[in-house]
Amino acid sequence: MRMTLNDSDVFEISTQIKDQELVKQRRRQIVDTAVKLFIKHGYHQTSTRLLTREIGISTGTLYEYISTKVDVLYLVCRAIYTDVQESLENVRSSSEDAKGVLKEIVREYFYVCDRLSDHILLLYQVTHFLPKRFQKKILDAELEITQLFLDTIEQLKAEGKLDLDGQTINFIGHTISVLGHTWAFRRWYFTKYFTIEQYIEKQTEFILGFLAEENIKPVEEI
Amino acid sequence: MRMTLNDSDVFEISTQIKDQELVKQRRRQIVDTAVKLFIKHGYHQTSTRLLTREIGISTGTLYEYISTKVDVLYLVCRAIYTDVQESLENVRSSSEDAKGVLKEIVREYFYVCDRLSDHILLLYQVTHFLPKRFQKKILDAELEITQLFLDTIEQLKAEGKLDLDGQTINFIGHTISVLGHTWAFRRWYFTKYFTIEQYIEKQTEFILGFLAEENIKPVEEI
Amino acid sequence: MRMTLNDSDVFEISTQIKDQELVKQRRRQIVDTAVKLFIKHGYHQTSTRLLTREIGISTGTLYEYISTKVDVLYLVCRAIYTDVQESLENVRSSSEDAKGVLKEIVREYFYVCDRLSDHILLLYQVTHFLPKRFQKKILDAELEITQLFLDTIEQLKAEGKLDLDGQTINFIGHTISVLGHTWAFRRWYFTKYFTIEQYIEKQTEFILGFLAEENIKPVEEI
Amino acid sequence: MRMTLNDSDVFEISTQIKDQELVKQRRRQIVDTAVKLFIKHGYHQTSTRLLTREIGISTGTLYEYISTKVDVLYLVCRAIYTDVQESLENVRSSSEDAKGVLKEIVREYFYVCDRLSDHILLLYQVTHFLPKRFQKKILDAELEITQLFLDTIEQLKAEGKLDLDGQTINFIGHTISVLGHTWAFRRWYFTKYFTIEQYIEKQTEFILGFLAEENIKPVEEI
DNA sequence: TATGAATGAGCCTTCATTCAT
DNA sequence: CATGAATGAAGGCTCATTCAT
Repeated sequence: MRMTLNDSDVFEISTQIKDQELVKQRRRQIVDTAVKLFIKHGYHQTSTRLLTREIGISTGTLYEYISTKVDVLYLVCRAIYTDVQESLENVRSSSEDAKGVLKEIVREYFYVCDRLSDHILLLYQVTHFLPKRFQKKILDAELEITQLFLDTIEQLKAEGKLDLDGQTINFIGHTISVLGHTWAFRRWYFTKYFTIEQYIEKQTEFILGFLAEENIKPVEEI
Repeated sequence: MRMTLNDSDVFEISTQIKDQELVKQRRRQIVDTAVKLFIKHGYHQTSTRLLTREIGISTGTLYEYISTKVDVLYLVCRAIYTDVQESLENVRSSSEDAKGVLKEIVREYFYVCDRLSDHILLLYQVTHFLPKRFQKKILDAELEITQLFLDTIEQLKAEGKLDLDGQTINFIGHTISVLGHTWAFRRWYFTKYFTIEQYIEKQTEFILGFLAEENIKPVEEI
Repeated sequence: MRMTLNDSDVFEISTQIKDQELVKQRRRQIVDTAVKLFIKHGYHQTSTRLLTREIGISTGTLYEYISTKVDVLYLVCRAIYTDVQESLENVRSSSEDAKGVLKEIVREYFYVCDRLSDHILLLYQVTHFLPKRFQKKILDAELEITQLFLDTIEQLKAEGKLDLDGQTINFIGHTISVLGHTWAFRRWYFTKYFTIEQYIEKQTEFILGFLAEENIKPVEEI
Repeated sequence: MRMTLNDSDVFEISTQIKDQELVKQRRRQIVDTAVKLFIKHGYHQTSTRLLTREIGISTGTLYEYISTKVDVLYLVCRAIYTDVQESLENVRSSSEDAKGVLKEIVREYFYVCDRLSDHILLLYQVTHFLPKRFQKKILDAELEITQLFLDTIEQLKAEGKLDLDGQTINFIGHTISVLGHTWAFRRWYFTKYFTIEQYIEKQTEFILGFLAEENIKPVEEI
């Protein structure tokens, strides 16, 4: 799978190489292979030797584009979030009805979580290996995703279709986030009873039901 | 924190020591220290040297009670699940009203998830380091917990207070499980807006609301 | 196989135990098991734990009867030589004809080498693990066996039936010794073409032929 | 002593290093030092640390050229046999008379056994530490040497100068092999009475005497 | 830029031996 | 006499990282 690298990554990890285009290309190679291997063997079990062999570059070359093995891990984690974010960005404008937007964005999010199940599990396994500085960046990315849900709900509220306090909005936003991951966590079980579409259906009911219940008055409108 | 070891562990991991009581006591020492260190540094970053030094035993002694470092990891994971299970076992009989039981068990579960937040995160990080044989055991423990929720909901159904299909019951059971973990995942965020009690309140509304909505007729009864 | 321990061993290896009969009995247990295990796994691969477990005694008990693992090795090596020697001692007097004695003793020696093939290979593998002091003892035992051949040949000479110089007698004595071991070394090959009896036949021809050739005059007498 | 490595070794033991010439050179260093240390201290008593220190390389470097400590042992054993074989190969064509060839080859063989006395003793001590796969290779090498003697004797037979059955030819071939080792086994004793030349003389008589005796008719020709 | 040989700290584990009971 | 839990030095091996070419 080809991961996306956004430009900011290029500046966060230092390199000796001048040619920025080359840096991007090489790092994409590195990340694509690393994602595959980290998912398969785990971060610690993937030696730099295995990584470089699989990429088809020499040890020296690897270290021209990163300066530490955790840099690779950061690049990987970052790329996963970027993938999720990019998928969601396209969605936002496609509907005009706020409720529709929420449904669509949730739907798309759950689809991404399905497509990137292994990647999400990886994130839960490895994020804590990152140095604090990187962990923070990753957290920010996670928050940005949650923020999409929050923004959408806020908009519903602004449109007068919902009347939830900020606390509850935050609650629901984060819960949606993790409910996406839940499919990844329980894939082995859920797939026995649900298709991803059915799961999305159920979870959407779940979430919208809550919004409706919480928000007594405008319940019919939803 | 003093972890609980159930007897079955004594038989799953072989030991050279004959005195079973001693085995239990030593393994508790090992697990208690290991939990602490694994949470703090991670599994791979915790060397057996550090572990034994912290426990206050020699390397040789450690290996009298286990035969591989992953044995310690298994013992740790197992102990965490045992702790969760024990907390929940007490709850089950304390209420007669099925809905009340569900609320209570969910409440207790969420409390445990709060108390064992770090432990739950640890589980997500390390379970995949275990050999398949142990992973299966751990999965079983996870399923047993989910089963508690399923059983309670089934009982509600048996009492005619709910009318959900098996698919949905499974869905809700697993979702509750992960919703408990969600507090651990988002602690850093949630604690800014919620106490654990408030979180429990919200999630209970969320869950019960869904049950009510799904189950059109007997909605009033709930 | 029950190995023989001669009394001198009791004094060469010190022990805290007073009851000499017990010492002998225990050491026989130890040696019998050790021989078996050393042959099967080698000396270094046989841990004291495996040894004691197999004997059915505790670690502590083992160390009451020896003071170092090499003591066991010495006991084992010594016992093997004692076995060979005892087998040969019976033979010596059974014939009156010197040539017949030589043939008989060689025959018996080759039989022992067959019976103790694995033990002889073991000797070649482990003797050098012994401390110098013990190595010397073992060498002496080896020499004692060779001496039996030398003595017999010397007697043939004394009887005027052979006329060999001391150098040659020594040569032939040592050669006979190793020719016995040769069966152990090449068992895997020889057994495809020979029974042990046929091998003995051939080697006896070989040896006697040499004696005859060397010793021109009395050739007919032999 | 500089041991010879034949090319086939390069392929039997895997390495991370790409430069084949370097592999050969380094492995020669490793083997030369290992032979010395294994003879002096034994295989198990020679730690990889001691080995690398003595070679003058780091632990890591050692493991770039082999993948297990037994690989070193195999390389050592193999090199010893290669040395013996190379010495014998030069001899074969140097004489036209079959009997002369046999004498020469035996002579050369005994010389090699003298030169490599310690190495031969080492072989008897350590071969059984090798994994089965390697043991087989080593056995093959041993057989190839024995085969040289067999071939030569067969040729004598083909030339009508001897009339021995295959069983006997095999017997004599293997016996010659071990008779070479015998000098190594009994060096400590033989050197008191013989020079290596005298030993060769005696053993040659011994062997040729047997051939003559066995092979009644053409006895005069030999 | 790219290569790949070299490094060595550090890891997990074993095992002969001791000693309190 | 016998037991067996405890010890800790030492061993084989890995792997992220460096640097000369």
